[in-house]
Amino acid sequence: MRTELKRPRGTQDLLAPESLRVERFRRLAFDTARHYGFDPIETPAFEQSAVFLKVGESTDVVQHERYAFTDAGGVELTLRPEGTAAVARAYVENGLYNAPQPVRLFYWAPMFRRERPQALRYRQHTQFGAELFGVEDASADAEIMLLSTAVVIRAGLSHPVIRANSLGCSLCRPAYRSALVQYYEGFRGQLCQDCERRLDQNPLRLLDCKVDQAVREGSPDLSLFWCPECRRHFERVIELVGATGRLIERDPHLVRGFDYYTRTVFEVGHPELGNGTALFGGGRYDGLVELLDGPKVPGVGFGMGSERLLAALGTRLSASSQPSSYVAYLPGFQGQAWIVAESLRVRGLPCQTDLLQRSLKAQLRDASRRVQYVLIVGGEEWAEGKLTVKNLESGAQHVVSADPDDVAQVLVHEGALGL
RNA sequence: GUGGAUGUAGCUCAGUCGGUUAGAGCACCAGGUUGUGGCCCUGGGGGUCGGGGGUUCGAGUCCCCUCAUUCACCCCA
Repeated sequence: MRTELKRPRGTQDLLAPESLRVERFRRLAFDTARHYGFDPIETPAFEQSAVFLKVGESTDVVQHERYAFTDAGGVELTLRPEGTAAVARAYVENGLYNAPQPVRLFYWAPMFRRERPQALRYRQHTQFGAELFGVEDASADAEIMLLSTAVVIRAGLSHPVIRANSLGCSLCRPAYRSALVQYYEGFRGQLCQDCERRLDQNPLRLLDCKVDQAVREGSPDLSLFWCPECRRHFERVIELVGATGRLIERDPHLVRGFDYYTRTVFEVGHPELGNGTALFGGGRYDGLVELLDGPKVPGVGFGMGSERLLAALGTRLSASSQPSSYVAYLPGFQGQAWIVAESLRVRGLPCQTDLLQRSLKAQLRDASRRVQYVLIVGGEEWAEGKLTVKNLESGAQHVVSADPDDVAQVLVHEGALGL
C-alpha cells in the first residue's frame, strides 16, 4: 500500500507490545504519585499563548518551538510545550491557593515542541510530572526528588543519581550573573559560536558548554554568591534527600532551560542514553504563580519524559502478559462458541473468538499466536454437555464440562489439572 | 536553525556495466489433514523501487530538486 497520509514528522505510532509497556509504566507512575499524596490533574492540550509566553520569554521552547495557531474566533492558542506553566495556571484559575496547602498535583500528558527530531526527541512526547505548591521549605524540593526517583526505582532502575544545583534567588542571582558575564567578556572572540551567542542571550547556559570547558574552569563559582538563605536551603535539600539513602550530588554546572526556576534545579540522567540526554529534571519556581496573576505562592516540580524513561529501562520493564483464552469451534458451532466466550468474559476472564468463520485448523493457528488456552466447541463433546480445553504451550488437552462456571474454574486452576 | 547518512513488499535486505515481466528470507492467507496450532511441503496475495523532473533507444541503477527517516549540534523530556 502506498499513501501520502503519513504521520507528521517527529511523531510516532505506538503499537503493541510497546504500547503495553507504556501503559504499564503509566500505571506505575500514577500509583507512585498517589502513594506520595499527589492528586491527578488534567489540563487542556492547548492554552492561551500568553500562558507560555509570560513564563518563558527567553527560552527556546516557547520562543522558537511553539505550535501556535489562531482559532476562528481570533484567539491566540499554543499547544502545550511543557507542563508546569499549564498546571500553575490551573492552580491560580481554580483558586487552589485557598485549598489546604501544600497542594500536590501530578499529570501524564502529551507535550508539543517543533524541534528537529533525533534520538529520543520528538515533536510530540509524553511527560509524567508533578508539582508541589505552597511550601518554601527545602522539604518540598526533597519530596519532589524522592517521588521522581521513586518512580524510576520502582520501574527497575536501581540507583539513580540526582545532580542538583541552586541558581540562587532574585537577591543573589543577579550578582552572579554579572560576575559571570564580566568573566566571559574577557574571552570574547575566543569562544565557540554557541557560547558567543549564550554570552548575550542566556549567560547561565555558558556553564554547560561542552566545548569551552577550559574557559569554564576559571569561571566564578555560583555557590560563592548564594545568599545565606539560599545556601541553607540548598544544604537542607541535600541533607533531607541524602538521609533517605537516595544518591544526590551537587553539579556546579547544572542550569536548566526555563526562566522561572529559582534556587533548586536538578536532573537525573542515564548512561545508556548518552551524557546530554536527561531522563528527567525539575526545580523550584517561587515566582511563577505570581507571574500568572496568582498570589505569592512558592512551588517546585519535575517533568519526566516517558519515551526516554522506557528506553532507559529497556527490558527491565516488559509488557505485562496475562494468560488469555480463545474459543474455537467446529463448523456450525459459531453461535455456541460466541456464548461460551462471552460467559467467560462476564466472569472476568479474558477471552476471544474467531469472527471470520475459519476452519478449525486456521482458528488454532490464530489462537496459538494470540493466547495460551483454547477451548474447542462442537461435535460429540458438545452433545454431551462438554468441550475441550487445550494448553497451546504444552499441547495437553482435556474434555471438561461446558457449564460456564466449570469452564471458568478450569481456566483459573488449569495448573492443578496438569494442562 | 546547522551538518552528515539512508530511502526497493508489512519487516530485514539482495538487485552486477544502465538492458526483457524487480527478487529472497521472515510475516500474512489457503491447501496438503471437511475434529487440532507450532515442524514440513505446495500454492497465493502483497511493489506505481519515497515523490517530481532530467539524461538516455532504455533508469531501481546516473544527475538535479523535493519529501521522509535517522544521527549529531543547538535546545530539551
